[in-house]
Amino acid sequence: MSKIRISSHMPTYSPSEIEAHWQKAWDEADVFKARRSADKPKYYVLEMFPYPSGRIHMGHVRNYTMGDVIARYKLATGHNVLHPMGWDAFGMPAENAAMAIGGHPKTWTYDNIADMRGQMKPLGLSIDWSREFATCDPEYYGQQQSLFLDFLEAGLVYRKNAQVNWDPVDMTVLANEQVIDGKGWRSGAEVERRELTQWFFKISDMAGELKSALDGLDNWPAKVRLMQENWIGESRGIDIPFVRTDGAGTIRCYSTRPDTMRGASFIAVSPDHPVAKALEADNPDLAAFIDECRKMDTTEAAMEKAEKKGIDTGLRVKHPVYDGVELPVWIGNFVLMDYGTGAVFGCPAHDQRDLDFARKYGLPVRNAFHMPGNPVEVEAEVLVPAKTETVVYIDHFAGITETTSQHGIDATIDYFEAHELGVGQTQYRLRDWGLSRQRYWGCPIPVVHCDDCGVVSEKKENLPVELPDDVTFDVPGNPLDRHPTWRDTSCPSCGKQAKRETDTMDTFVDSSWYFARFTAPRADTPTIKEDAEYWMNVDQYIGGIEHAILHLLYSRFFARAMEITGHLPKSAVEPFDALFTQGMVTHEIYQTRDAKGRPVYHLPDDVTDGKLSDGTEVEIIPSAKMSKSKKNVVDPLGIIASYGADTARWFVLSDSPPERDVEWTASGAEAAYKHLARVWNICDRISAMDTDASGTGDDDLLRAMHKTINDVTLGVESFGFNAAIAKLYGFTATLQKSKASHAAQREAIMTLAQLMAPMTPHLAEDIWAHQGGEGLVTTAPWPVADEKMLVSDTVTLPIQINGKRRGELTVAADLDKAEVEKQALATQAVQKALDGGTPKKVIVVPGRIVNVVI
RNA sequence: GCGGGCGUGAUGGAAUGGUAGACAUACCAGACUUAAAAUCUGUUGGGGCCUCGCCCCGUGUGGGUUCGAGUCCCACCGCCCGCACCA
Repeated sequence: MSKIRISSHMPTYSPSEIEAHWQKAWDEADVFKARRSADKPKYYVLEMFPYPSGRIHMGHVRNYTMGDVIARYKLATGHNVLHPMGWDAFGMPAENAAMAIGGHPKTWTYDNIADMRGQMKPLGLSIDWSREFATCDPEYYGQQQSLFLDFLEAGLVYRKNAQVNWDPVDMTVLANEQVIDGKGWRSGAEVERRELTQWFFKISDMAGELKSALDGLDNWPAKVRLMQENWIGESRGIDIPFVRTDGAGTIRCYSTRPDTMRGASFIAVSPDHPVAKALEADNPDLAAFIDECRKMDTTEAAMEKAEKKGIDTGLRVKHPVYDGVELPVWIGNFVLMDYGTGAVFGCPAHDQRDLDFARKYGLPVRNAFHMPGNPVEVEAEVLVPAKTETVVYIDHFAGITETTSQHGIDATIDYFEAHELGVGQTQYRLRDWGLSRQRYWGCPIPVVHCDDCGVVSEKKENLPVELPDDVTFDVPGNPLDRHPTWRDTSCPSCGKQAKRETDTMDTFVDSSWYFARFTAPRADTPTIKEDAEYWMNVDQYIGGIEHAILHLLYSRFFARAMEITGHLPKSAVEPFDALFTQGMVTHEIYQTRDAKGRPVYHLPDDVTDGKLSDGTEVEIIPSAKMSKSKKNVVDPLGIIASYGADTARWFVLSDSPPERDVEWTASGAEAAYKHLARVWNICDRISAMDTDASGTGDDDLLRAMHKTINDVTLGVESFGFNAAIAKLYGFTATLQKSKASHAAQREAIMTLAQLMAPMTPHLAEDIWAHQGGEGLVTTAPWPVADEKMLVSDTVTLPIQINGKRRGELTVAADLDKAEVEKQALATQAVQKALDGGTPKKVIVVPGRIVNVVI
């Protein structure tokens, strides 16, 4: 191997040698092994674990580097750090690969894990690899099955019939997100609605708790808390039974706007409502309509476009407060059976959907209120003012007149409850979590179906219920369903022939408790009390905003369910103390067009100065998330090979705030490399100095150093990595130009190495070793800024005249305000501006600024 | 439609209500070199007087609060994200 030498006496910064060497040193010293001990506080830092696609990408590099900075910083500040890594290894891609290229999902997955581990290790992450696991390890999913059985016993899981999206070609249930324009995302087949018996987690029981507990998550982004709040969707309303005129009981309607009761002109029930189902048998018109509704696409996009349709059932109900008023009962295709009571009352004057419906079917429109001073009846446009706005109620039964809608609602609920006309109720949008998937590559649901005993839990001593290896994917559907021997078993209760449940669990289940498993990854129970109590909660969780709702909500549910079943302490029901959502890594897109004008994309490696190697100019499309289809990807392995892991780590942290997207640029990466080489060269220069060498400016250098310690520490603690790096650039420039003594410069470079160590650990170790540092920089205590070195004897205050900077004044730092004012007024700039007059006011902010108002 | 966020040089971005543009990129100039690369040094928001230091303007637009606003408040414009037949 030939090396380019910059000059005869100066060796080159060679990351490939340095990085391999120090990774080996860390391994040998076993410095990242998480240990429990009483003498130190613990710190658990976790990045969302990856799906083993087989290749790491820059997004991984950024995510894990951020976590690594925190982990290494906490290690240096005297914590027992838990920083684990694992694999979210079940899921469709493995089955799809098996179908497309043959082979077995298991082989594909474990090969990918081995590849990705191999790609990740060169990053030099401070991970305790002894705790690694994959969710497809039987040891893991067996414990998950054990949890499932405990949840079942505690009433946290149940089975029910549910409408699902069924792909007739792939023969599986699809999640709503997997249905695109009414077709299966993979097969392209028309998706059918089917009623299947499915397993559900009772997450809706905890809706109120999951919502109210969001208030305590102070260290979560407000945005994520808000998204969860909206998803849970709490609304306060009332359940009103409408009495049928035919004497056959009541129809209960849920409403959040009971104050608009005066405007009620019809009630509408869902096609799946018991009332509709009862009428269906004797009324062919209704039956036809209901049938049409059932065929309707259930996807959200289709629902949005669908026309609002209805049919009059002929039934009538009494208005609960206005005697003699009767309302017709319609079936409406827009009424959802599983929200509220499956029935609503329509108030066309104050609801757009109801107005559309009323206009279409000639139903009356009546105002319940109007705006103050503007008593106009609703015609073409609905009247829906904000609940905080004051409106004038017309003929309101509770006697209210001019007030806000919010007060109108509250007063109406009180009135209804007092007169026993209805019951105030809090309703949630959150539905139970359907976890059954008709797939092979997932965690088997550990129950058995017995003709005599029904659904029977598998015995815990028989866990794990392992996936059989001898399966094929040459025909669509779930191979477990047609497996000759795996499926047939004996009933754990009566011993008779029975069949295993062939559905597997949604992969979101796997990721809903892995963080708890990391505290005791080899235990033969899901968790171990002492370990969970010691390590939980995750002190800092880091991941993408795309998991803001489902993964985090499911994990919060699981933590509560695990607490109920005795697997987690009470203190861990909110498992993530702090959450950080990092931005994406983006890159420009390079595009040309083929003969037919279709876009052709080019890899960044193939483009130099906006041209391809043959000289063709490319069109540059602004930065977007790295994606294989647009070819705007940079392979981390390539970057590590040419510049080293430290450069990749330094760059992804330096250019943008961590919560925002960072644009990968070749020039930026090169600049990062050059800077690291510069630091290395400074170290080399200092090493070459005479150890007795004296110099000038020691105090200035050391003051700058302590300032940098302070700034970088604050930066790392507040996720201000980019700002911390800017300070490190500044200090490096100061050190480079310094003429200070060898002792001062050595102290400066060693401190610089320590401050850089969380970001560029290999380079930092190398400098530390060159300067004769004791042990590893990784385990050396974090430097502490000397307060005395942070304050200088004099300060330079800007002088403003009427808020505009007009000069400056250098004074002793401890000079009192009156004297500062006196000196400021004496400056030339102020004297000139005053022109012999006197100032109206002088504001002196000590250590900050002087403002003279004229 | 509802909810939230953002808007600063050519670019990515700094700035507890207190000197706007830190740091980096890019560009330009200089040193070194036969030359280039690398390295090092320096300039760069706009305009004006050009007396070489000072003056005016400048953080999407318009208003407000304040001694002082990129930062706080109101309205508008633009972009981004989440949710949405939710009664």
